[in-house]
Amino acid sequence: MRDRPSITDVAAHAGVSIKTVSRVVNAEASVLPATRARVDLSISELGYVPNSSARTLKSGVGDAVGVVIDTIADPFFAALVSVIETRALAEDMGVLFASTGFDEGRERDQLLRLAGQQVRGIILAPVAQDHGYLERYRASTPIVMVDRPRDTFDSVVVDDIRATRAAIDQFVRLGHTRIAFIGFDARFSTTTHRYEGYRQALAEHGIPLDHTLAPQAAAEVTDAKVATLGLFGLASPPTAIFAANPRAGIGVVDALHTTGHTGVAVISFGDFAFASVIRPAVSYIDQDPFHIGNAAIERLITLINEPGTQRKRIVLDTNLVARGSGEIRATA
Amino acid sequence: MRDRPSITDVAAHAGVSIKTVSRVVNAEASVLPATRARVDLSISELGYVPNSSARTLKSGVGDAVGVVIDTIADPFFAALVSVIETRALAEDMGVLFASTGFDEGRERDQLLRLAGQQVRGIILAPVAQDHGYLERYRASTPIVMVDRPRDTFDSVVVDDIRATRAAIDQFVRLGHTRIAFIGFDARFSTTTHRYEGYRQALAEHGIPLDHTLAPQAAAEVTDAKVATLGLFGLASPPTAIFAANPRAGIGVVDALHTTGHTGVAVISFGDFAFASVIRPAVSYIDQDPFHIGNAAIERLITLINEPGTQRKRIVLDTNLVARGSGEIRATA
DNA sequence: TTGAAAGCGCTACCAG
DNA sequence: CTGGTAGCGCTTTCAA
Repeated sequence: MRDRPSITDVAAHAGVSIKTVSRVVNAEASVLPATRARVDLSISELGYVPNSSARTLKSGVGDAVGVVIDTIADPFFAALVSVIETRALAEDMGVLFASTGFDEGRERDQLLRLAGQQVRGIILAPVAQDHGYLERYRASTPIVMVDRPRDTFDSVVVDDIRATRAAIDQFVRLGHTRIAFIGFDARFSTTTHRYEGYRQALAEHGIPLDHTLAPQAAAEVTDAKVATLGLFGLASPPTAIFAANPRAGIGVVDALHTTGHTGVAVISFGDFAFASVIRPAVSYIDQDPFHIGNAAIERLITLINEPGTQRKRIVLDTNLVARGSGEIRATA
Repeated sequence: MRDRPSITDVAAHAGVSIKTVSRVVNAEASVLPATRARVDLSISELGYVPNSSARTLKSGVGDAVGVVIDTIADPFFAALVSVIETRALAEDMGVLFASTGFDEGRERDQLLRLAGQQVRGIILAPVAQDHGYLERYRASTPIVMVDRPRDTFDSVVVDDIRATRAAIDQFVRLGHTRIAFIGFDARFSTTTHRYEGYRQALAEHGIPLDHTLAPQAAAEVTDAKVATLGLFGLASPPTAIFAANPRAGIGVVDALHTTGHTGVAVISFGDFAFASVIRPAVSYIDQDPFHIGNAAIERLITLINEPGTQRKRIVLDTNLVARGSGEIRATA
């Protein structure tokens, strides 16, 4: 016997044909209980594990789903991958994980590699706008976009504009007029949509847009911190800050605590570790990765099992979770 | 042409044999530049992507590494997977990700599934003590244990006992004698080792062990918080707390801030989000997941490329990072 | 430098 | 209920 036993070894050991072993392994009917028992015994004695490459090659369908995201170091995506894996496992599929690092070329390489690995489907947090090169594979490999929608694909997203408007509305209701927006990053439609929500809400309330309150390129922790610190050098600093993503939220709160400006109202888009511990606890827009991940993998499984299903954009609801920091009234 | 072009389609399109296409795809020498160019053109025109199943089946070696961890929702493991993926990609390998959920049965299923998927090697944060069932696969699929060592396998770990002793030593040097240990979990050798370091350090300094200061089963955020709160119901509460993992650290700090005991000294094993933002910032033992992940994937690649390499346990250094909370003197 | 043919382990098809 | 055989797409061996 070779390194790893093959179906042939098992068949020889059990004294049956390979086809019978195949039937047992795939739990097909029409195998005598006695035969089945004998085969099962041989399988466990030899430690046989089916060769997934051979199976995939022959059948044309793989046994894994691909998940392509910005970076797994982001807790949002970590949670997303976690639920996807759990659900995939229940369908007897593994997870091939790949990150884009926000790079379109790398995104492309990763997607094509996954296609070559015959994944059953792909969940993608897209970077590029256009994925025309995937057209050839879509028929056999359904794709669900998460976090950022793409028109010609199924997607699972939250309504960024609406959620942000609700947050800004709350600030205005509490008397704030100097409201900052931290975390803008032109590369992502999520933050541009959130900025659009910010803009709309201000316009609706007749508050003029002040560009000094919405610094660019502040989507990462350190940038957001620096940007926030900069706000307090302004002639009239903000009394409320909207953080457009959790990393920006961390930077904003860090800056406020470092400088003692803990009376400034804060709402963060997305929860982050410790947001509930700090005082005041940080209010946030609940963009639950478990919820999103679940919807995405369910959708993908549907597309796998029922090809040709009508394309769909799934928009999940968000709540504004009050924990203190977002409920601070304007003072002056 | 079928759904996806195969090497045969490319060969026909370019007017060469499949072997020549294979040579081009695998960047083998001895192909005329003109021939190579023609084949490359056909490949891009047809959108050919090599079928990884066929390649794996024929060659017997896969094109992915497996990573098996407790849960990707743990930021430590998320960072670990992140570096592993980056390095694997440089070797033209993908990452098959699987979680154990701390369950031995699931660990086993996942490992056998990965074996069936012909991964080139596996990085595993082990749950079970014994992995005898893997013996058959070890020859062809090297395995590197991370975080928790296993004697018969290569492993990459930190010296838990020594690192913890250093932390407790610092507490004693600052005058503390009532030192609590939060985050014990008998299931993991890491926390039992850390507890052992705690025990040793106290013994060395002649401080009697007080079991009420080391509550059991407090390795998760909420448990740790509850356990910490419980400490302040004691006749003589602790003046210093050692948190045995980052999640315990979050729970401890949450409890201290909730109750206003911010004068209690704290050192956490492992950094966590916001540990630097809270006041006082939390001192921690630097168990850098990037460092560990790097060492693990480098080791795995060595084992893949040079089978039969002598088994090795790699112990990484840790630093005690002073940020304030660990440097608080005993008051009474 | 290029090609023809065998065969990896498995499943699908068709017989018995 | 069970078995033989073809062939998935590719790499490997041997020839030309």
